[in-house]
Amino acid sequence: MKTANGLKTNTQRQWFLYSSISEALSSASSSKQLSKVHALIITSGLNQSVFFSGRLISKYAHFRDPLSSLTVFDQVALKTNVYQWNSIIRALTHNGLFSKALEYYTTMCKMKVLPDKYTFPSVINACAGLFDFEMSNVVHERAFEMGFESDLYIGNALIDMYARFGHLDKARMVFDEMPLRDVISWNSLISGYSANGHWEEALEMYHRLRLIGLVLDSYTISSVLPACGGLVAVTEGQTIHGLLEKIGINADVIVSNGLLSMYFKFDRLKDARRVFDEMVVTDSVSWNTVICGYSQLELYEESVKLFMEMVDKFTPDLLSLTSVLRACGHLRDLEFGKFVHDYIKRTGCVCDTTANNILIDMYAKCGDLLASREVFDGMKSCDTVSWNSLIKGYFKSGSLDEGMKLFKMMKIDLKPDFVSYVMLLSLYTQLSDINQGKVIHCDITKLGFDSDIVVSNALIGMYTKCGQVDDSLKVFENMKGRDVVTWNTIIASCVHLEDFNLGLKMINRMRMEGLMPDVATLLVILPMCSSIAAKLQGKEIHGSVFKLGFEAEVSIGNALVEMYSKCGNLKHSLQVFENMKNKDVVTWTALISAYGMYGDGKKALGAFSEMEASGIRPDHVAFIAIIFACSHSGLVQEGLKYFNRMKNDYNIEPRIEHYACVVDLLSRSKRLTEAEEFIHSMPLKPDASIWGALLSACRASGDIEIAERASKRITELNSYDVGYYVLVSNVYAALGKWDQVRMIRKSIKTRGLKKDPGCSWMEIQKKFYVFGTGEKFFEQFEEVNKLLGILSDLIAKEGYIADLRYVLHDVEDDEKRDMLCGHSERLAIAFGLLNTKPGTPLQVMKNLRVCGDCHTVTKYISQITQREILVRDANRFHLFKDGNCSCGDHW
DNA sequence: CTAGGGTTAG
Repeated sequence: MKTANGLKTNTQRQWFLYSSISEALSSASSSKQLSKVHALIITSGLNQSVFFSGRLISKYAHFRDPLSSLTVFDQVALKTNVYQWNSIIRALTHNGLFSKALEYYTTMCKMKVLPDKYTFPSVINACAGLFDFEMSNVVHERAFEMGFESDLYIGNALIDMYARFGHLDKARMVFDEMPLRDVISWNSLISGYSANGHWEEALEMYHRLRLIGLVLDSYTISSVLPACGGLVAVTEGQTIHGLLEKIGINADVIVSNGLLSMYFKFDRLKDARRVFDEMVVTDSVSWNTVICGYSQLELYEESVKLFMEMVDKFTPDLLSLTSVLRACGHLRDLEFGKFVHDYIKRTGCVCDTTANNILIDMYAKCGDLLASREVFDGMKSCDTVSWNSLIKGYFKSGSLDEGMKLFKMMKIDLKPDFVSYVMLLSLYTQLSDINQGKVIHCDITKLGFDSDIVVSNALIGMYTKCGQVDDSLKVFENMKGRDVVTWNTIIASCVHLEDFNLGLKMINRMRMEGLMPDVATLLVILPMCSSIAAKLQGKEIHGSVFKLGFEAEVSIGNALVEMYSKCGNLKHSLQVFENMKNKDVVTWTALISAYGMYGDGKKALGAFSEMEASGIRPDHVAFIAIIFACSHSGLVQEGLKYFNRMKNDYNIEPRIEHYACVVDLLSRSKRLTEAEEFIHSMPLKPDASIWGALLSACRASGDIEIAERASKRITELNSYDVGYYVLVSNVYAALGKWDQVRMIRKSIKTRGLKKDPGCSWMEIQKKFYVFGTGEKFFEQFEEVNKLLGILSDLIAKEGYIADLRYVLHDVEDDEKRDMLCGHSERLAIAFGLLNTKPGTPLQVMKNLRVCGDCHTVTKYISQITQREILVRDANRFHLFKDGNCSCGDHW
């Protein structure tokens, strides 16, 4: 400029000024620099220039300074130029000031400035941002009237707007009618479908786009990845992942974030982790996605660890904070949860409804309901999730009344949703409250929530738990769609009903409907095999565990250990145990129980010590198992030692089950007086299980006085468990007190209870044979009866005398002898002897305890037939061999 | 491109 002065004409000088200002405008890289240029424009008297003011407005908008944009616009006197209007409307829209943008558009129209094709995209964006349907219609019509219906940019904006409104049909219509489309048109539609959960359509459009051969960009990919995730389209997702390398957009943060999210939706931790580790640049979204993903996979500790790592690099935002809060809830880490909450408050971060809901849930899960309530009460607007979370918290902490009170309050504020009802059903399931459950079922039907799968699943579960399996089946059959949980629940119902045939049928139906069993399915089926000792089915399921890839699941391993041991195959059980890489307290408990059932108390004790040495803390179930094992091996001192250890070493308060185990331990070893003293010294009120344990032992040892006292106590307790009445009745029968027997039978009837009929069963060459007590209608009945007669004579010669106390009916002694011969386990054993080759070991299962007389008889039979006979009764295994039993008479 | 409450199993 120095040298130019004087040499140039005015016009030349003017041109020079224009071009240098123009250049300065272009190169300004901040709002501050821009305001300097702005000042220069004003001093040069060029602020009315249409050319500069428009560019200033846009440039200010670019630097997120819409106020300066407005200042420039307001200083422009000449407001008839559409370029100025377009600039300001675009500037406002760009900065999210949508209503202001629409205001300016309206003013523009009032001032009779005719919009052009550049006006509409911004105005449409503003309508989209405001969700202003009315205005959107007006604007769309106007653009159409002005003949812009085939404009690419307007079309793209319209697609985007309708997609945001969720009006995918309209978006699709605009798209279909466009004569010319670019990749943005496709992206807008695909992302619209994706964002609204129309995943199939999103993928379909993506495929069409691929066919056309238009070049994709990172936006296309980040729109289609959620669709793959949503559909769990693993192969598709991997193909797209592979494609990224080829088209060279694999380094894009947004794309990588999409991949991360997708792999987490596939539950593919390894793939997600690989994407994350290979990312050169990460942003807070990447970290949030990973933290959240770990949380969803229930890897909460990892999730918190990642959060800690993230904090070094990025300031955590609301999403990171809530993700880690969620983990705190699951980890029951109240302290850290509080710390994060404090951090949120300290940094002035404003929680939205979702974040507050997570806080409510976190505090509720940690049992701090006061804090939950405080968050709830401080919320400006609550939704159903807020209410549900709080109510669930009260239910879980046992404050049922408070929870119900809140539920009633909730109904005044807003409508409970299906989750609220699922929660109520779950509550009544736990309480086994069929009456309240039925009331809720009525409400559910009225409100139409019964069409929801989850609700139906909860209903099935509720009816099953309350023993109304018929109603479970009714709900089940009426369902239109069923998911894995439905099948798991209904199979569990069959197990509950002990209708194993129906259970197996259901498993087949599940297969027919094409549903793959999940871990929970196997966790339902395996115990079913355990309880009926279905060795072969159990083995088959063990095979499918590998096929389904569940072999690393600890819970599956635990169920297998139990299955093999309960099916009489201790060897396989131990094998599974040894092969398990990860063992938890349940695994060890299964092993201890297995040894206990086989009467190997020493090995059970060894296993318990090994468990402790491996650093696993026994829980109350482990103590039940070890005391049970001691009891069944006559290890009284050891049993008592462990009973004391649970409180002293592990601070576990003994429950009624533990006291029952100790009573069993003492009385099984004929220390009845001690057992009775123990009952009187216990801090809990003895229930039927306690007196029952004492009474069963009295029956075996014949202590009349204690038996009568225990019987009286049980009768007083008015238990609804039929087993105890039967026990009492059996004791009176053994004593010959038939009047009492009749009285007990009557009270069983008046209570509407039904006696569990005794039965035994065995598997011979893949077929199950079931024998009821005194049953006469089975094949080979004559032969079985004849064999039992021969055996009776043979064992009598060996010194056997029938123990008639085990006959529960008031009949003549001869008839009593016959009745003993009709005991189901004897029928099964005789049947087994007849139908297997000499020397073959027999295995018999029985649903109740083996009676004393059968126990003696089986010992004799094992000797004279030279057979190993393995009998599983309700409690344990008895291995009869050469006239002895493995239980050492501690049964 | 990232977030919340619910059902089965133990």
